[in-house]
Amino acid sequence: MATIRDVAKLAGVSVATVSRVLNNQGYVHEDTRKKVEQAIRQLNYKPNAVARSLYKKTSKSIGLIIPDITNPFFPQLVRAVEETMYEAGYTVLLFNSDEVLKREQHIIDLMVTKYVDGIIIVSNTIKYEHLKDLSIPIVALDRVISQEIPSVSVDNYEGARKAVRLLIGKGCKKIAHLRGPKNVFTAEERLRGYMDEMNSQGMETFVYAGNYELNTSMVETMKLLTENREIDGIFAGNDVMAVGAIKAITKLGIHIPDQLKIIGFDGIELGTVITPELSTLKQPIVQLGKKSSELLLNYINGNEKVLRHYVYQAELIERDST
Amino acid sequence: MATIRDVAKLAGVSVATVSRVLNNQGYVHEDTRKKVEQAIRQLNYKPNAVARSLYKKTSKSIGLIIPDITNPFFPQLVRAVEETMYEAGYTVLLFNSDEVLKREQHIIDLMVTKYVDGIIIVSNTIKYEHLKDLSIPIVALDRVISQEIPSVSVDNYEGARKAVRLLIGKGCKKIAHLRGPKNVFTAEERLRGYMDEMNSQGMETFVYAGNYELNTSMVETMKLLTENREIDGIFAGNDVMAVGAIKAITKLGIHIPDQLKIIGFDGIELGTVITPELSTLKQPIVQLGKKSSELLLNYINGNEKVLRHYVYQAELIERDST
DNA sequence: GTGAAAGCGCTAACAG
DNA sequence: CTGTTAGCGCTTTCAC
Repeated sequence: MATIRDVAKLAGVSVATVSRVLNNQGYVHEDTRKKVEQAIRQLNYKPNAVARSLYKKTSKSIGLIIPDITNPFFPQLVRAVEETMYEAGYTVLLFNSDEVLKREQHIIDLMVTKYVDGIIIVSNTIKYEHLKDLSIPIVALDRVISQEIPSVSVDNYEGARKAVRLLIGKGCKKIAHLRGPKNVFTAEERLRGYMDEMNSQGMETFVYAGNYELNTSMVETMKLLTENREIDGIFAGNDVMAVGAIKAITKLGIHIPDQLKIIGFDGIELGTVITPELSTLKQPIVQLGKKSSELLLNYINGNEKVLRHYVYQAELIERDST
Repeated sequence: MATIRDVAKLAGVSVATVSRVLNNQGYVHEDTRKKVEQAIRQLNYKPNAVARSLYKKTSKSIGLIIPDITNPFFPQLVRAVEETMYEAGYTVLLFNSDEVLKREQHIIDLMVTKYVDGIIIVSNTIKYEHLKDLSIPIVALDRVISQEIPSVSVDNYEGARKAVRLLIGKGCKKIAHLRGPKNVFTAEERLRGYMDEMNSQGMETFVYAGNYELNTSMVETMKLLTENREIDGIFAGNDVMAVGAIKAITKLGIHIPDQLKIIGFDGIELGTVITPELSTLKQPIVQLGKKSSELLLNYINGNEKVLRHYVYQAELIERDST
C-alpha cells in the first residue's frame, strides 16, 4: 500500500502538496498538480481512510441498529438507508440487536470508539437516558423514542383507525384485533387506534395477543375463531400476522373475504404474494429509510439545528382480503 | 472524549502503562493497575478504535457485499454473518451491489482504505482478476468465483437432480424447468442438474426463462401452461419463482399437487407461508453464513493456510406442493 | 505556491 | 515494573 509519502517522493514534492491536491484545496500550481496526479496514478495510491479519520475525527460511516434483518419489514428499510448513505459517501455498519438493551448499549459504545458520524436506531428498549450523553447525532427510525430524539415514523394510530373503518364500511359487525407485542411502540399505537375507532362507533372489542410473528398468529387465530364464531373481520397488527391468520382461516375452510375480512399493516411484499392478496396499510418504507438518512446527514453536516419529528401517513391498499 | 493521556495523568502514570493495562500485556504492578482502572472508570474512558487501527493496520471490521438485501434469500445469510462476526468482536460493513461490477470494485477500494480485515462477497460478476491484487483475505459465499478464491457454497447441481428425481418418482411425465437468470452461477448449475437428470432418464426437457423473480415467473408460467397443457411437473429455479408459479397455477384453476407438482430451491421462509406449502431443496443458509465467517476469521488470524472450498448439500423438504 | 513540523490517539520497542 | 519516544498516514497551521 502506497502512502502519501511515496507519492510525494515520486512527484518530487512535499506531503503537504500531495494532501492539497488530494483534497482539492489551497493553492497548487497547475504543473505540480499534474505531476502529483501522475504519481498517484502510477502508484495506484488510495488515501488511507483510517489516518484521515484519526485526524478529522470523522469516519464517513454511520451505524444502523435494527432488531432483526430477518423480519421482512427491515430489508427494504436497510436497503434504503444503505443506498442513501452510500450516495452521500458514507458506509453503514449494520447491527441486529434483537432489542436487547445490553447489546444495544454495547453496540453504541463500540460505534463511539469507531468514530461513526451518526446513528440510526430502530428500538423500543432504548430510552432517552441511554442516549442523552451521546455526542454524536442520532435519529430514531420507525418508532419515536422520546421528544428529545429526532425521529422518522408512521402514524400508526391513524392508520389503525383507517383499517378498522374500512372493515366497518365493508359491513363487518364483529371485528377482532390481533395485537402486536406488548410494550412495542407501534403495536401499542395500533391497538389504541383500534380501540378508539371501535369505541367511537359503539362496537364491542375483541383483542387477541400476538407478537408480530406468523406461527403464534396462526394458533391465536384458530383459538379466536373457535371461541367466537361470529367474528367477521380481523385487523392484524402487521402483515406477517395477517398472513398467519389467513393460513389458519383457510385451513378452517372459512372463505375470505365473503365470510371474513382481514386487513394487515406494513405493506410488505409478502402481502401480494399470498392468495388471497392482502389488504393492508402500507407504510412508505423506502421513504422512511431515505428520510431518516437525509435527516441524519443534515445533523451531521450541521445543516439541521432544530429537533425534528417526521410522521408519515400509512396508505390504505385494498386487495382481495377485504 | 477522554484520551489515554487523560487517564495517564489522572492515574499518575505514563501512557505506556495505561496501554499495558488496557491490553492486558506486559508487567504492571497490581497497585498501579488498580489506580489505572480507577481512572478509566472515573473518566468513562474508551480506547479510540481509529487510533488503534492506524497503528495496528487492522480495524476489527469486515465487509459484506451482497447483491440485494431485499431478496429474501439474503436476510438470513446476513444475520448469520453479522452474528458470528459480532461474537468474534468484528463489525460488519454492509453493501448492496446489485451485482454491478463497477460498484463492487468501488466498494472494495473503499474497504481497503478503511482497513477492513476481510471481505465476504456474494457475486457473479466479480472475477478472480479483480481480486487477485487484493492483499486482504476474501471468501466467496454462495457461489464459487474461481479456484483461487476460497468459497462456501451449496451443491446446486446435485440439488437440482434430487428435485427432478422427486418429481419423476411422484409420477410426473412432463417436467419443465423455470430457470434462473443467465450467467448466474447458481442458476446455471441448477439448469445443468435438471438437464442431466432428465436426459439420463430419457425424458424430454422444457426450459423456460426466468430471473429468480416473482412476477416474471407468473407470466412465464402462464405461458408455459397454455403452450403446453401436458406439463405435470415444474422444477422452479428458486422458491420465489416457485411461489410466482403457484400463484399463476392457482389462478388457472389447476390443482396442486394432483394435476401438477412443483418444487422450488432455497428453503426460504416464504415457502412455508403460502398455500399449498412448497416442497423445496433447502439450503443450509445459516450454516453458509456461519461457515463463511469462520473461514474468513481463520484466514484473518492466519490459522488457515490452504485454500478451501466448502460445499454443502441441499436437503430435500417435501411439503404440500408435490 | 510550497515545505517543515506538529499532532490526531494509540502501541511497542527500548532503556532503565 | 515503568517511562520515553518513535511512529501508524494523514491534515493543517505557519513560515518562507
